[in-house]
Amino acid sequence: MSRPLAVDRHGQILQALEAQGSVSVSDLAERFNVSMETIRRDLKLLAEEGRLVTVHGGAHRLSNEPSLSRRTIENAEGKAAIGRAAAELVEDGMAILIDSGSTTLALAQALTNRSDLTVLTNSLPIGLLLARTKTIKTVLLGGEIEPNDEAAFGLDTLDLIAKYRVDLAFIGAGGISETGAFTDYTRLAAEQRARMAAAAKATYVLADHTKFSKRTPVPIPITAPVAGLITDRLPKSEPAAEAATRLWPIRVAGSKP
Amino acid sequence: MSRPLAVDRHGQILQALEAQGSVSVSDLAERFNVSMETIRRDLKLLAEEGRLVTVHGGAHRLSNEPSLSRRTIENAEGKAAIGRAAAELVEDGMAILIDSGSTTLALAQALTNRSDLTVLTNSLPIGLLLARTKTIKTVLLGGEIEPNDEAAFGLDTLDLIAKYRVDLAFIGAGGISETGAFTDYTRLAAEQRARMAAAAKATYVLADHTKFSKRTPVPIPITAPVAGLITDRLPKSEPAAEAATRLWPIRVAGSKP
DNA sequence: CTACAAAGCCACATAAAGTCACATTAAAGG
DNA sequence: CCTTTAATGTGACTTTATGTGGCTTTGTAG
Repeated sequence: MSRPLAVDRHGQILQALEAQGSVSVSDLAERFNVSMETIRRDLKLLAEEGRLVTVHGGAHRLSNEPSLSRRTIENAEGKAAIGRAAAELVEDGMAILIDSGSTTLALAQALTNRSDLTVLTNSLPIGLLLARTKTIKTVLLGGEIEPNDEAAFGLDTLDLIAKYRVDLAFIGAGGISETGAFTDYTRLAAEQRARMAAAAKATYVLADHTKFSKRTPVPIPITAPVAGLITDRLPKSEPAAEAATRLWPIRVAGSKP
Repeated sequence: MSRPLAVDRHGQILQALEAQGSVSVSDLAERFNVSMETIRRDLKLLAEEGRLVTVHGGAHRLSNEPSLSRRTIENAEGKAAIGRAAAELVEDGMAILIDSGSTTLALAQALTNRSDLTVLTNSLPIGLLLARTKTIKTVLLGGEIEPNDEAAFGLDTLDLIAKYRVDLAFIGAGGISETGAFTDYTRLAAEQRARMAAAAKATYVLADHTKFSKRTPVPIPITAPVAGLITDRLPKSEPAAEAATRLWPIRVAGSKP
C-alpha cells in the first residue's frame, strides 16, 4: 500500500491551526486515519520548527491565547461538507467573493488546491489561507477589523465591495427567521452582506443546520436574487427550515445536486 | 516498443505539482506506468534544477510555506530589539501606520500588550495579530495580496491610505543605497511606502543592519521628512551606513535614545 | 486529596520508501 | 547491422515512517 505524504498532513495541520487556533491530537488522528503517536511526532516536529506550541492534548498557535481553547469548532464536519459542496460550484477562471465566518472558511479550505481563481474576501484568515496557495489571486476587502470575526467591516469595506463585480458571492448569515429570511447580528454586517450579494451575478448563502434555530435581529436586505442556500441538513419540524424551502432553492451538501 | 519521452513526463509532473501542491512517487509511477525508481530519478533531477523539493514519499512545491515565516527568523533578535525601540515611540491614544515586513511585524509584537491605540496596516499577519488583542483598534488597508509579503499592495491600497491621517508611520525598506537613500524591490511597493509616509505627521524607517548591504532597484520617493531610522547596529566601513548617518537621525536599538 | 481515564513517552516491530550496482532495452549513428 | 549511449527496470540492502504495547505522567471529577 502506498502511504499518503507526511508533508501534506503537516501542511493541513498548520492550516487547521491557523483557522481554529488550536487542534487536538485525537481529532487529527481520526481525520488523517493515523495513530495518535504519529500525530504527536508531527506536532513535536512542527514545534521544533517553531510553527506551533504543543500542549497536553494537542497544540495551539504561537503568540496569542495560551488558553487551550478546547471548544471544538461547532459542527465542523457539517461545515466542511458545505464547503466542499460550494466549491463544486466554482469553475476555473471565475472571480468570486467569500464572506467572513466559519462556514465560509470551510469553503476556502476546500478551494486551496484550486488554481486560476480570483477571490475577494473581507476575512483575514481566508485571505491569508488563499494567498499562501500562491495559485489563487486574492484581494482583501479592507477596513476596520472586527476582532470576533477577524474580518473587515465598515465604510471602507463597503466602498471596496462597490468597486468590484464577481461571478459568484458566498455569504454567511447569523440566523434564519421563521419566515425563511436571512438575518444578522448588526445593521452594518447585514448591510455589508447585502452589498456583497449585489456585487455578484449570483449569490449563494452558506448556513449549517444550527442557523435554522437561531434568531438574530437584523434582516439582511438582499435585493439580488439568491441562487441558493447550501446547508448540511434540514431540521424536521422547524418553521424556519420549512419557510426557507419555499423561498429559496436549497441544496443539502452530500446529496445529489 | 517505442518509449514515451521523458520530458513529457517531467512536464506533467510539474503540472500536477502546480495543481495539487504535492505529488507522491507511487501515484506517479502508476500513472505513467514506470517504476518508482524512474520517478525518483525524475524528481531528483527536477529538484536539482530547483523546480521542486523532494520529501520522503514524493515531492512538493517550493513556494508553499517558507516565505514570510523564514524571513521572520533571519536576525530575529535584532528585529525584536528594533521592534521594542520603535514601540517606545508610540504613545497611548495615537493612531499609527505599520508597513508590511518582518521587521515591522516585530514592532506589532511589541505592541500587543498595549491598549488605546489605532493601528493601520496593509499586512495580514500584523492585522490578525493586533486584532486578536481586542484592545487595539485595527484597520486593514486592503487590496490585492502579494503572497510573498502576505500584505496588500495596489490601487485600492493607495486609495485607502489617502483616506487616513496618522500620528506616526513605521515603514520598512528593501535596502539602503550608497547615498543613504531607502530603496525597494518594485515601483509599486516604493510608491506605496512613500504614500504611507505622506499620510503621517512623522515617519520612522525600520531597517536592520543587513539592509545596509542590500541594493534594490527603486528609490522610495519620500517627500515628508523622515523623523528617524531605527536599526539594530551600524556596520563599520559600509558606505551606505555612513551616508545614512549624514542624511537621517539614527537610533540604534538598545542604546540610549 | 485521591482515583482513574486520557494523554504522553519509549522501545521495538514492520512495511513502505530510498539507494545503489548492475542488467536490459530502445533510440541513434555510423 | 553493429556499436554506443541514455533511459529504465531489477534486486539486495538501508533508511524512514508508522503502528503497537507497556509503562509513566497529567488532568480532572468526585
